[in-house]
Amino acid sequence: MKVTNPSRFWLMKTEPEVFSFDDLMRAPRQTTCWEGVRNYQARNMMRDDFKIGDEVLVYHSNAAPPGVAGIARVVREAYPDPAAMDPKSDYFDEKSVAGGQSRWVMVDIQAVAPAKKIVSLDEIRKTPGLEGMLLVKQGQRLSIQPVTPAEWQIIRRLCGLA
DNA sequence: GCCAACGTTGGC
DNA sequence: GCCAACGTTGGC
Repeated sequence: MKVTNPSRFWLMKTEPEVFSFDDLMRAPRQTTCWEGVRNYQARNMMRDDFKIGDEVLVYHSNAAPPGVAGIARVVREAYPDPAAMDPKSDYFDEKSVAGGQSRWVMVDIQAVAPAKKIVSLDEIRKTPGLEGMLLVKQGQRLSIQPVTPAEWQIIRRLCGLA
């Protein structure tokens, strides 16, 4: 049987008050659509670069402490985010409606494993090898970021998932 | 809740 | 296409 390695690694931010890694663990098939991305750079990465099998660090922002809460994988590649067309959604986008279709896409991700303990932003800052992460660069607010294989291995270990 | 650092919008 | 005003993000 052919084994395919994940081709790419990503980090995706979420506010745990809105959707946490625990919520993902409790979801049917531990899978969710990642709705609500409303930034072009982030959208383009999902649309062009996210492939089935890619692995994702799920990061809790606006949390105490902020940090990586678990690992997931991409199980469905980009498709239109219908929330953009729904006036009742928090993620409604008037311009998508004007254009007749959603300008935004989402992917589906499935939980792989929760971190044994949250890998805090503070810990990430202090860990050699992670100083290049976009996350620790000043003012970097992108909600979706690429992660290098080396960074992935380090964070995975910090998660207690070596 | 503050506010710095961004991204987006829209007038010109 | 410039850029000021405005909105958002997200750590603290």
